[in-house]
Amino acid sequence: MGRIARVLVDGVSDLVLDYVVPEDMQEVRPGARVQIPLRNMQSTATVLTVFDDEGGGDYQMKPIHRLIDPEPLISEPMMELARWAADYYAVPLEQMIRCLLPETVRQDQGTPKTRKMLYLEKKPNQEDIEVLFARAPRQASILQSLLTTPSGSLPLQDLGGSLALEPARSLVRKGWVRIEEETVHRQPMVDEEFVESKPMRLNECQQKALEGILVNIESPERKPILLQGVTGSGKTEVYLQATERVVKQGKSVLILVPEISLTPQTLQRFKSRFASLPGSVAVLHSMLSDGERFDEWHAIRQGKARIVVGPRSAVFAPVRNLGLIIVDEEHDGSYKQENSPRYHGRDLAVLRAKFEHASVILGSATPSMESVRNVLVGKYERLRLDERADGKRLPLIRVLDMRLEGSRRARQGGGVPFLSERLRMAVNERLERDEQVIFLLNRRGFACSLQCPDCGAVVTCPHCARPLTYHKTEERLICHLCAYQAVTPRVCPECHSHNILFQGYGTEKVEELMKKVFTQACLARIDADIARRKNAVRDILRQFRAHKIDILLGTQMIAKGLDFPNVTLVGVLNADISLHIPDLRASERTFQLMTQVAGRAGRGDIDGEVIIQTFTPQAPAIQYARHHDSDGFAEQELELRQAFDLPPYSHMALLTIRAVHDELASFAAQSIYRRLLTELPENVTMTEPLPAPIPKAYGQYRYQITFKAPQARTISRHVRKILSQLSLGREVTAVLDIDVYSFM
DNA sequence: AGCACGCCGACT
DNA sequence: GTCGGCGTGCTC
Repeated sequence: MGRIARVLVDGVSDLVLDYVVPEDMQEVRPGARVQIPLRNMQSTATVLTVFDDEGGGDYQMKPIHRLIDPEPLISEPMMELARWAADYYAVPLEQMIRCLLPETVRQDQGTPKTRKMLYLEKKPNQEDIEVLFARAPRQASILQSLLTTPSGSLPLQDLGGSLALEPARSLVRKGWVRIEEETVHRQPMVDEEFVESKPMRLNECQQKALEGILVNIESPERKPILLQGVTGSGKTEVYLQATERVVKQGKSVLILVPEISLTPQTLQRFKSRFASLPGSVAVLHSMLSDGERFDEWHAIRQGKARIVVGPRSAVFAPVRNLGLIIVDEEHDGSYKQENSPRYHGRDLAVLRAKFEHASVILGSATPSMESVRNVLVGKYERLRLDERADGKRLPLIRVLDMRLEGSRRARQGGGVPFLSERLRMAVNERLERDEQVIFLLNRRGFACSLQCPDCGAVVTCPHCARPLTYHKTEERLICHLCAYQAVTPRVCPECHSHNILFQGYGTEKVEELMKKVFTQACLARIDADIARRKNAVRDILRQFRAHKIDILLGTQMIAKGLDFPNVTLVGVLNADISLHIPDLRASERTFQLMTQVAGRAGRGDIDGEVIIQTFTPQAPAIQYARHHDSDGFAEQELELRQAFDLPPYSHMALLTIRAVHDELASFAAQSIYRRLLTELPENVTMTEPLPAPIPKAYGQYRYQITFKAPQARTISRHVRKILSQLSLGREVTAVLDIDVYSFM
């Protein structure tokens, strides 16, 4: 009786196959890389599990050809983490393995990356193309594309990737084109500019916190630490000094940050502080090219980089000899991955620390309800930084009741609709003193739809049936869900009225109006649109720091972690929007956003001021934020959550069932629901299948079933079982989101 | 009927 | 990733 290895084959998505482990290769372990025969060729693969041959296999198993590296590429604790996450989040193990070993890493170290290039061999005339078009339209369009390029060559990728391969081969057979493999050159590392950062003297609070962390690092009993420090309390400095200690002990440190493009400062502070230490800082983020990612990954694995900074996916970085994990802004929603596997970076960080016997610090000014509860039940230890560093004071927060403002404006008739007289004056005052201002437009996206005033019609996306958003710069209507674009109509498509106009407002429109109000000031905008352009956010922030910009207007993006000493006023234009979305965390998110953005004010020598404009000044999220009272907010919010048995007092999961045809999606959702009714244990509750808040997206109709249970695993185990038993067919997709964060 | 095309599933 | 089976629709 022999041993069998179940492997994940490279390149092909989700191909899991079994191979015999040869007698002389018994050192094959999970996480190891192997070469295996596949059809008539050789391929590489990663071992998922190794088990005894029970016999009874109805096919002839081939043996593993070769063990690529005697040491598994994935360490045992990381395999353990992958197995845990696969079970908890109800995904196949191979999906987690794919997170641990990115595509670029799985390619053999020495092999340079190549791509297939198409070259025009023989120039076709228009008639040739037309003849071809009748028989093989795709071939014709490839030829057409090649004709329109000056060089007569194109990478196959640009012609539709693998979809274009077969038509291209046909063209080769006919002698029109030739295909050549070409080496892709690795992009050089971008030189980042460092903001200088010397070790700073810690104040009493910081010193105590650091000591608490050091005790934790030394002790065999390591509880995760919640480092709760008000905005501007110098958490980063504490991280830096803790990191320094751990690195000096010869261990490595992993620092997780929310969306890396938005926190360049944290990153730079780490880079500049440790530039001279042996074992440099590795940075992982989504903007890395394949080559850069490959280099960083191997530098980390080989222990050349002992400090690693990255977003949630960096929790899987192959860090050796891990001593400490830091999760900065642990409450941040970007730690939850919104596509499969839908893991939570913070939760996996806590788990990884446990498996690797490392310490873990979760830092935040506004901790998540989950973490606060973990402190209260004794699972986490809490360290506090209740004062700002250097004796700076927290900003004074004023709440402005916009209901009164509305009636005042009605009497006076006019003015900018989202700018109170009070805020306008406060801004002018600051500008006169040569200080800087941040405006928060608390709106996800920048909904500015096109509606006809005569018939009420709203121009919607044909794929998602949601209003399209007008983008002034492109002069186009764009769907924020599927990126569909349309030309802006001049007349109403329904009633042909010429009165069609723009409804609502977004950052773009606010920017335009603000520029008219504050003519003497230089105003810049940061939102998701701007962030799409590489380096745009960094450049704007750099200009803001250099005071070439006076007013920074942005969405929640600008609320996080920015440290600009000359910003003395923060204006929240409309605090209500995030408060009134139907989500269990709406209040928590609003509180966090208000507190975070308020924390941008008064970080220098001048006291800061914050003005929050709202139609619901009595809301707890706003009132507790006004008093900088995180504990008070948590207390009342947890009370509410407990009363309604909501997370963190229970676990919630969301099953989304999608299909191109509405009836099919609805039918599948109903059958899943009926099966679950009889199968689910009593302590799991679920909703009936309902159309999703966005009922149609990416051309698919969506239904949702929401679950609630004391343990998340109860949900994942049962739902996964039912889904594997019911054959839903290829047309239907069902996705389970455990510990769901976004219910859209 | 013959054939090229391109879709789709299998690969242990 | 690559191969081969097979349905489709055009051409002879």
